[in-house]
This record gives sequence, structure tokens and C-alpha cells, in this order.
Amino acid sequence: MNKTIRPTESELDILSILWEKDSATVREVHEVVQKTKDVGYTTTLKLMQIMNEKGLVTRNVSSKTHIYTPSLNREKAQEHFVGKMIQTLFSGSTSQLVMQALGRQKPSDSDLAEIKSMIQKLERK
Amino acid sequence: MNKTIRPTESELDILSILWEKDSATVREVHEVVQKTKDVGYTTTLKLMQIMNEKGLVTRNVSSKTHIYTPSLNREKAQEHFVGKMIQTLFSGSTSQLVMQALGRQKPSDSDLAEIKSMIQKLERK
DNA sequence: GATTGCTTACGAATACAATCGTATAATATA
DNA sequence: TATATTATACGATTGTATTCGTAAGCAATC
Repeated sequence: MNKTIRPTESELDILSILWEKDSATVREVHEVVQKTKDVGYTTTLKLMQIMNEKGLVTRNVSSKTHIYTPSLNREKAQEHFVGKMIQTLFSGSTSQLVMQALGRQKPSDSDLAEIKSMIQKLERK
Repeated sequence: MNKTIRPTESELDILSILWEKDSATVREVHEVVQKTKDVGYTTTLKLMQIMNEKGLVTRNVSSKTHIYTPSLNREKAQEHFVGKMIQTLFSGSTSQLVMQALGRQKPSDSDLAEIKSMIQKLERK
């Protein structure tokens, strides 16, 4: 159903916090937001209310302080944005993106191992 | 100096076309844009004029039909957006992004070889 | 040289994102 | 209970992106 749901940049910031915490109150989210962005509490509140209207999150209203939960699937969002990015920034080349990502910092040994096994699996295909 | 230059989504679409072609006229760009988006010619024109004002592109005005060239470095844009994406969508994990990218389609044999050699280089570090 | 077609320039409308102030209700605390 | 604190609701403003209509210039063609 959610084919055309495209969170804005601020919404993505909030979603990423919710994905980390699984669910959270406005204040909890705002505390994290504030670390990188100088905005008022009601701004974060309003944003999350709008996200609720859009269906990006759901909320539990049973207590005075509402608890928000992401309803947009993280993996879906990943697919959407990675796909878009490959198109516009890497002329459609997945491996170009991979190269650029790998080049930006040395992954940990366990990360490398994981990636290697992924590649081996792909080679067997 | 161009630290805070953030092309919008439409601007990115146009930039990606310009990066492909190296340089192009408004009509050439618009022809490609139209394939995926139903907008008028003057919309594309205006967008490219704004991009010129912002310094995202330069243009050669010596003939009646102007020729636009991207001035924003593609690699810089890649770094910016890949970094942002790793943060918001992959909790800061580069390898997670790599896994997701690799998983979305089997890269060609030569791509795989390239990625493998990249990994070997990283392992030696 | 009038007509047609393609071009840029530019103002303006529309839409959407982001921000915040204020009112109001609920809860905790003095 | 009165006061302070914390929460939501919501209107309104501001900023920015996107879209397009219309005018005007230039060049090819009738």
C-alpha cells in the first residue's frame, strides 16, 4: 500500500531515532534531535503529529504522554532511498555505490567477513 | 566553499542528467526529465536557471540556446548523500548499506571482481 | 516582411516543509 | 488546594520548492 510514502528529511531524522528505540515519546525523540538541530520542542511535537496523520508512525494515546512507534518499515525505506540514490548519483551502478561506501572508511574485520561471505554467495548464483 | 550546497530532489534529477551528458541544453535535459515526470518545458527551464543562480551549474550563453554544465562535483555529492543515508537509514553502519546494496541485484562478474579486490586492499590495511 | 517555432526571462501561483507561539488540559509538588 | 511543570492541540507564519503562464527576442520559412 505504502508505495508513495516519502518521508521528508526531518521526518527521516525522527524515524531513524524511532527505529533505534523501537518506540519513544516526543520528549525522548526531541532530546536526540536537539543534539544536532536547534529547534523548539513544539516543532518536534508538530512534526510527529503530522507523521501520525500521514501514517508514518502510530501512537498510543492511553496515557497523557503519547508513545510513538514507527509504522514505516525500515527495510522498505532503505530499499527506496538506496534505489533512488543509485539511479541519480551512480548512474544505476550498484557496484559503484558499494565501492564508494567501502572507500569511505575501513569496515571492521567482522564486517569485512560478512561482506565477503555475501560475495561468495553471490558468486555461486 | 560549497560545504552547504544541498541540491533538492528535482535538482538532483537534473544534475544526474548533466553528469551523464557532461553538458546539455534545457531541451535535451527536459526530454529526459519528461520520461519520468510530467512537467512543462518552462518548469525545467526555470529550475535550471535557479540552479545557475545557486552555482550548481554554469552556462554558456554565447549562442541563443544556452548550454549548461554541472559545476557541483559528482563525487562530492555522492559522499554527502551516502554519508547522510548511512546515518539515518543504517544506524551509521557502512557495511549494512553495502549488504543491502549487494542484495538488491547480482552485480556483474567484473563488478564482483572489482569489489573483491577492493576488499582485499582493505584487509591489508 | 509576415508567420511560425523555438528560445530565454520573469513574475506569480501553488504546494509543501518547518517553525513556533499560545491556549488548554493533566499531573506533580509545594 | 494553589502553583509549577509538562503534555498535547492547533493556528499561523515563514521559508523554500515546484509549477506554469505570458511576454519578448531571434531565426527560419512561407
